[in-house]
Amino acid sequence: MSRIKKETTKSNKGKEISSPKGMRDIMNEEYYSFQGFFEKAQEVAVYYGFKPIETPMLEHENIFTSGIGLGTDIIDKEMYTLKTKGGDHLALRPEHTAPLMRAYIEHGMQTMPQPVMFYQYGPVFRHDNPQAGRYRQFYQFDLDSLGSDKSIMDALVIKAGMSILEEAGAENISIDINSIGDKECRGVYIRELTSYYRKHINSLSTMERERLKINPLRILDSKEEKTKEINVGAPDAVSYLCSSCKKHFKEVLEYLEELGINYNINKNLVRGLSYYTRTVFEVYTKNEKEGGLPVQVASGGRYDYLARQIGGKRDIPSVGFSMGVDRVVGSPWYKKLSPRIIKKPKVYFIQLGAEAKLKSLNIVEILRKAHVPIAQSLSRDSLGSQLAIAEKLAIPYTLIFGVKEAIENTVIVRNMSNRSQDTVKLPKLLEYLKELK
RNA sequence: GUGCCCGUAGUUUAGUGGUAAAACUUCGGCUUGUGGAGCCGAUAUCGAGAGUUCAAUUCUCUCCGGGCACCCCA
Repeated sequence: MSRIKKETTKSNKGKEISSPKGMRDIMNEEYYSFQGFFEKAQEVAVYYGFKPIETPMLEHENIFTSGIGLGTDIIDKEMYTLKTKGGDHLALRPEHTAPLMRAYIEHGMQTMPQPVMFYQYGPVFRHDNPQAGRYRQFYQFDLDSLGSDKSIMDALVIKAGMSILEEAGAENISIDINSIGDKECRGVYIRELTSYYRKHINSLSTMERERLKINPLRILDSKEEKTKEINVGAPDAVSYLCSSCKKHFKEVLEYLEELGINYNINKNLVRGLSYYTRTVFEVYTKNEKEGGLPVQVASGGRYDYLARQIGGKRDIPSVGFSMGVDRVVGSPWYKKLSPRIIKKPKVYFIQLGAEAKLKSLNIVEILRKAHVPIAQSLSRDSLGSQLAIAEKLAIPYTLIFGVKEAIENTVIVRNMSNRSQDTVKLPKLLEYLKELK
C-alpha cells in the first residue's frame, strides 16, 4: 500500500515544474520594463519611417542554414530545429533578418516604393549556455531597410537604432564599424587573407584551421592571444575595397559624422553571420561593473545578397540594426520606460457584507466603462484587511461600499492620506472622482 | 560544448549519518463596518536518480537546474 503510494508520488515528482533552461517568465516590474521599451522603440521607429511587421517564430530551417550560413555557431550548434508531423524541417528563429527577407520575397515587396522599412520585435531562440545577459529565449528589436543600396540607408538605420538606445537611457554608447566589401572585392580580400593565414598556419588552433576553410573572416575576431598577434599584420578589408565599396563606406562615415555619432573603425570586426556585406557594426555600452567589459547591446550591417542566398531571384540590397532588449532592459542605465497601457489605480474598491458584494461587480463595471482604473479584493470580507491592502499598495483613495451604502445607493470615498471621507451618491460618483484627479 | 561555485518550505536562511528548525510572505480561523497589530493553525518525502550503509537530507557518482566565465553572441 505504502509502496504504491510512494511510486505514484515519485512519478509525479519526476516532472520538474520549471521553465526550460535559459528561459524565464517575465512579469511584474520586469514585464513593464520590456513593455515600456517596446513602446518607446516603436514610437521612435515610426518617426524615422519604419512600419511594423511580425513574422512567425517558426520558419523553414533552410532559410537560416542558407541565409545565416553554415560555419557559424548560430547555425551549427545553437539552432532549435524540429520535424513536423508532415515532415517539414522547421526551426525556431535565431534572429529576425532572414525571416524578414523571406517575407519581402514572398509578398513581392519589390513592387512597393523602395526601400521598404520595417521594425519588428519578439523572442528569438539560441541554444547557448546561459550567463549574464544571455538567455536561450531572448528578445530583439530590429530595424531594417530593404531594397536600397544607398549609404544613407545605412546611416538612417544606425541613427534610428542609436536614438532608441538613447531614449532608453543609454549613455557612453560607442559603435564599432567596418566594411567587409561586396562580391567584387570580398573574394580578392578573402584570398589574400587566406594566403596570409596559410603562412602562419602553425600558430593557428585546430578550430581556426577549420575556420580557414569555411569562413576565414571569422579568424579576424579571434580572442586567442597567438591569433591576435597574427591579426595585427593581417591584410585589412578596407584597403581591399573596390572603388564602389570604398565610396559607400566613406559616405556612411560622413553621414555618421554629420549626425554626431562617435564611431570607431575596427578592422577586425567581421560579424558571426555570413550574410553580411559592406557595412558591419556593433554597438557597446559601458559596463558599470568593476573591470567589466563593455556590453554589446546591438549590432547589424548590410546584407545585400541575403535574398538570393535564401532562394530569391535577385539581390535585394538591405541593411539592418538589431538590439538585444534583455541587455538594454537589464542595464543599470536603463530608465524605466513605463508602458502606456499600465494605469496605476488611484482607487481601491472595498465591499462589505453580502448585499454589497452582490452589487459590487456592477460598480466595478461602471468604473471600467468610465476608464477609471481600480484595484480591489472582492474575495475579502473584513473591512480592516481590505484597508490594509489598499494601504500596502499605496493607493490614494478607497471606495467603501457596505450594506448601508448598497441600500442607500451611495458609496464612501475615503482619502487615504488624511483619512477624510465623503459619502457620494452612486450616480454622482464618476463626476466626484473626476474632481479628485 | 568546456570550466569554477551553488541547489533545504513561496522567499531568505539554520541544521544533523537515524526522514528537518526559524523568520518573513501567503492562505484559513479567532474579533464579522475603518488602515492591522495580536493569538492559533496550514504549507518541505531537504533539485532528480543511482550507489555506500542496518540507516542518508547529510558521504560518492551521474543527471537536471541556477550563477559566473570561456567559446560565441543580443
